[in-house]
Amino acid sequence: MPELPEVEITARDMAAQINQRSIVAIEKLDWERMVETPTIELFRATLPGRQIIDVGRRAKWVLFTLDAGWTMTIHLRMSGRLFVHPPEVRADEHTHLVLALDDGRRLFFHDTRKFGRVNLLDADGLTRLSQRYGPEPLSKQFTHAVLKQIVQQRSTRLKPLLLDQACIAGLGNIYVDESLWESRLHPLRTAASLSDAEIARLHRAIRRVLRTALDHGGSTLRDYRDGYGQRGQHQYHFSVYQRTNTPCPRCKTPIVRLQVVQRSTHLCPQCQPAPDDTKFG
DNA sequence: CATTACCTGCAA
DNA sequence: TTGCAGGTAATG
Repeated sequence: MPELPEVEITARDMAAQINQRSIVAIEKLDWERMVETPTIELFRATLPGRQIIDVGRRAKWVLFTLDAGWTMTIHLRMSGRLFVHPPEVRADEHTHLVLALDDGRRLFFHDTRKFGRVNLLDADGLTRLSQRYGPEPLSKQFTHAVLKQIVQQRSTRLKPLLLDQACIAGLGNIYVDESLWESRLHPLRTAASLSDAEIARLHRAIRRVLRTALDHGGSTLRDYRDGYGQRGQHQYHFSVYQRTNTPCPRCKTPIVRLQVVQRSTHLCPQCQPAPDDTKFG
């Protein structure tokens, strides 16, 4: 489910609801595999009593800045959702972590597919986490020059490069396809083959696509909900994603679907010409 | 680079 | 019943 826009909205919604609250207890934790670090014992022992100073995002991680130098990080993976509920709301069978707060409300981590992950990191751990990822595409550090550097370093094709969180943080299957359509670049183009003008187009497209998705509250295909349980609306504004056979918004050519690095990929064969070394459309 | 694994639910 | 899904890590 969630890529950068959805994770960003989730983090903002959490900040708006639980900043300055304290965690009084772990009320439910019935899928211990979700806790990556530290040990489950240390996780259970450290979390109660911690105050939530702020909630933010890095790459696709929601970061809960706690007191005493700790940061709780949650990755929603495919189906994770975070909610804050009043005391009377019961956790269902897909809610695998419930944190009781000092005002009686509870933080719910709901995750049907159980791919989600939680960590409790010290300052060092947080630094190491952040270093695993490339620049934030919506930050002012993500300039044309930075993208040029990234693109020219790699010999891979565009789609796998853009999906690689170590190159650029936060893009996933939806927003890669949308960004490539927006910039009129074929996903199988070799990264190093891009001209300056094409890099500029890609740079602007990535930022525009992510900003627009944020403005629409993210995309809900099936599972995504914001921190208040609401669906996103950006799925109604896709240009190519899951729009196979519908007309390209630019040129009316039917959108084509193919497989790139094992991921379903959507593009306009007219606007996004295939590179010479490909036999795909 | 491709394949498999991790999970559940849903649509074809 | 099969295949597919927004993510990622671990294998050949």
